[in-house]
Amino acid sequence: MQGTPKRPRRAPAPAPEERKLDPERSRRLLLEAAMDEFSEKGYAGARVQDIADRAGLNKQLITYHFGGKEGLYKELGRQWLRREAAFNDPALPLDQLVARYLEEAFADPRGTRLNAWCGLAGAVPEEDPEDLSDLRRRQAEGEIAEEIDPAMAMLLCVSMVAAPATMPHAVRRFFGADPDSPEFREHYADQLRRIVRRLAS
Amino acid sequence: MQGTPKRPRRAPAPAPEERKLDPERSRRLLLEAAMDEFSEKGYAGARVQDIADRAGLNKQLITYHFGGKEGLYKELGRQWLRREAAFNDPALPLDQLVARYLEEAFADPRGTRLNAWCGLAGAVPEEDPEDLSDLRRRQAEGEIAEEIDPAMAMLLCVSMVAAPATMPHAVRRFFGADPDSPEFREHYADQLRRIVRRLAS
DNA sequence: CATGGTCTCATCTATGCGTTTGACAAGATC
DNA sequence: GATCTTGTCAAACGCATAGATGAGACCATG
Repeated sequence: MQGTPKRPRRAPAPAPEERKLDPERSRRLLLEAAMDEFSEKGYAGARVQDIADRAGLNKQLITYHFGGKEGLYKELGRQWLRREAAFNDPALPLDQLVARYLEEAFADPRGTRLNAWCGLAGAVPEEDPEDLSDLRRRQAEGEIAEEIDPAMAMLLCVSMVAAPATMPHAVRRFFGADPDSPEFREHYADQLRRIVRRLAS
Repeated sequence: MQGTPKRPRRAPAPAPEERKLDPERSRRLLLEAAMDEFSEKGYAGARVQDIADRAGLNKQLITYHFGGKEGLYKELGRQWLRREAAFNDPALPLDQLVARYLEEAFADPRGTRLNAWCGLAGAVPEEDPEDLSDLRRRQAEGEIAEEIDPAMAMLLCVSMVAAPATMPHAVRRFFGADPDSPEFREHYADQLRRIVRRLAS
């Protein structure tokens, strides 16, 4: 739909010295490239040819290593689940914890965006109900007001951390700033901390 | 094989009551169906055949009336812009205003979802920077704390109103409830009001 | 009954994914 | 060293599908 049907540029140079038979490296490159492509265009919009181009590899390798587009996608999902767990640091105040997640999302929004695509498409593998015990503890300790459902606090944090990556147009409209600019990021992080602090009693 | 003159079989007199030439009705049905399809699967995932099926019309009519898939999509966007403006009621307290938007989003999440698809795909037509003067007034009147950027308040409201429609998986994970159930909706509306009230000084 | 806007059917073209084929390179095995 | 196995590339093909097109039928109206 949007204008130029241009393909992503091929990965830099062939890097001749590194040019070996290295299935592990190929897998890695393909997963990286797939992350780029899928997070950018979603599953339906992604093109295996473009993924191969980004990786600088032959598209046939996608079939060879992952059994096709869908296999690659699912592998990404599996990887995401593996990495997602255990980032929470119970010792940190909630506002700082959220700020850290935000930093993460700014540094690499691909996971965030991929998740958003999945949610919209309704294609979420199946996840266990989130463990909210930590949030409940925080509530007991006064970081979250009694009147607020910890689930609501959680959703708020997740939504607001994701927003700059998933709703860049809204950011531009409301803030009149480039979502990628350092100034905006700093401002947003500061504001988000204030919001989170306001969840406290 | 030359020709049996091939008179297309006459339709077996189907439901003559509704059987008319009514371009306005066709347009309406197609736009309705397109809203369903696009909001459900996004632009790349949508299928013109499915739109036609939903509308109960011939898919060629999409080309005829709108010049194709993209034309239909853009028409939807135009319609959205037209309807979106002027829903704000300055007299209402902020929390109630947001609750009203939420009600709207619950009743028909298609606009919300369509917007989310657009944002992710980066295909946003072009929107003027939002008018935040009303929010600034609310800030001056104490509905929003001085330390909070009205743009941030706006983004929070929009995000949280949209969340149940755009992140149903997150809702299920965090709340352990069906995003479509009346119980959840009531609970969520209540919680959102509390959150918004906490933006006040 | 001639006309023009509306609609249908069959077809066309492009694209995307996957597969096949055939060649080659590097290790491993004998 | 000969041979086998695995990883990689390139080009081409098959095949389904999606979106668009063309020719003509239908219908209302003047």
